[in-house]
Amino acid sequence: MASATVEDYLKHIYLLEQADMDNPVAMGRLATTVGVAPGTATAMIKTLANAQLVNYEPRGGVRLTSTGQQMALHVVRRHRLVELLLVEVLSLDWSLVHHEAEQLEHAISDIVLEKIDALLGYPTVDPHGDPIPTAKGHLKYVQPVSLTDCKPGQQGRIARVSDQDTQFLQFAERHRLTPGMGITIDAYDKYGDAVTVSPKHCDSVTLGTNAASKIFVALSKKS
Amino acid sequence: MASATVEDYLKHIYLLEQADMDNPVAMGRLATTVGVAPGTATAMIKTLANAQLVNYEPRGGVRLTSTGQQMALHVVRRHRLVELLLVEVLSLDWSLVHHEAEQLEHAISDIVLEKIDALLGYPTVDPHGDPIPTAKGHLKYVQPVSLTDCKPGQQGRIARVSDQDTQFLQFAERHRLTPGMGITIDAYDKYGDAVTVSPKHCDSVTLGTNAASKIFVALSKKS
DNA sequence: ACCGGCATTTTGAATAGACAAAATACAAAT
DNA sequence: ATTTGTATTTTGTCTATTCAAAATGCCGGT
Repeated sequence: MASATVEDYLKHIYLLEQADMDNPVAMGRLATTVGVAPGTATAMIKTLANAQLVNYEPRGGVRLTSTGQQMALHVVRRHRLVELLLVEVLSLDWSLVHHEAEQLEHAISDIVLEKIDALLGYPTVDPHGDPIPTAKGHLKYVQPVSLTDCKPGQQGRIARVSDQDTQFLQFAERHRLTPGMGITIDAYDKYGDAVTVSPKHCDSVTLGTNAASKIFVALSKKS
Repeated sequence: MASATVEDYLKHIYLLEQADMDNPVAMGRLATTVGVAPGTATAMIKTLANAQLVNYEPRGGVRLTSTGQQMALHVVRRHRLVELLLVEVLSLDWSLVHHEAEQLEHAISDIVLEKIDALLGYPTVDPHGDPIPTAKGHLKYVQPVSLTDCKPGQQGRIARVSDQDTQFLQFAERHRLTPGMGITIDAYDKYGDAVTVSPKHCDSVTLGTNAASKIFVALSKKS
């Protein structure tokens, strides 16, 4: 019943809330991520507030209500399952799936969604390592550690690559920095603003902290 | 660039033209199949005519231009490939896929579409036996014979089940009247308005001519 | 206490698509 | 030739979504 537009707003509010420690989302930020003029966002937020999907204090930002969050999670679930389907079943390139899923996420019925879930074996993370909400809207929330928080010598597996820019993802892929890959942190040069890592059996790469902050790893126990 | 709405109109005009021997499509008919009020259809047709997608004579009905047909075929291709994907890969029930594909057909990019085509092995017909246009918009057009045009004793394979109503398709499935199935025409009672057929290895069924006219068969050479 | 700058909200207007109901045209029947 | 009935087109309105630009509110520095 919610239009694709409404679904989009909800999804982006959800993602922005997540990315900013559950703080209310500022209008400007929302407007640019949704891709509309600021006034448009304000208008839409008012109607969402009327529908009890968000809480809105003028000039104070937006927060999803629990109904709103439920709906947002449902969209996120569709998005991430579709991404995985595209990669695993249709062998679409990792760096392209986000864009494709943006459209498809609004066109998948529950029946089809559950079929996809089953086909993929009830996966818990999408191709970028982001967690997939369950049908009931539950989400195993494990925030892995960003590369910028690692110490030289530590080892782990890449858990998440948190950017949807095709160029960046292609870069990551080229250097084997994809979810699941085991890596070692070779060096972290705080003043040089750079981190050097070696993916298992591959050449090492040096990343600026900007890029490094988008890559999250699950560290191995020791060292 | 064409909205989902425009795509829908084009698709329906195409299908109606086909179903009525390339005669121009009447407004009323179009309006009801698209599911809008008559005036709405008229308005839309005017804008389509402006965009050179249809030829329109007031009170004379609509015809697709070749550009319009090209676009319509592209939508039909997406629709039918998606249907097949849903059945073959996601094991969705035959009787449900049409409805699901109605949404998805507008959300599939060319890249994804070609991946689907490849995954399915470049199929030529969808789960209902309808032909799938090629990427270039070509269509192998074989009109098989309707059950109502068969004579008792003839044999063949079901080529097409030409109705999208879930109830009807479930009925067809229950009696094994699905594309590919070999059948024998047992009896055709013109005055009783009924055809009796036996699917291979299954119980025979008697259909009213109304239902029978929706089922098409490819007859075997000899009688 | 005041001012400037920036984020936000308002305002006014546009577009796509839809409906209901009134007006009109045509074909068929008288 | 006139009537009648049905299909079609017009007309006036509505909703959802968007934009640009003007107005407003607020926060930090003086």
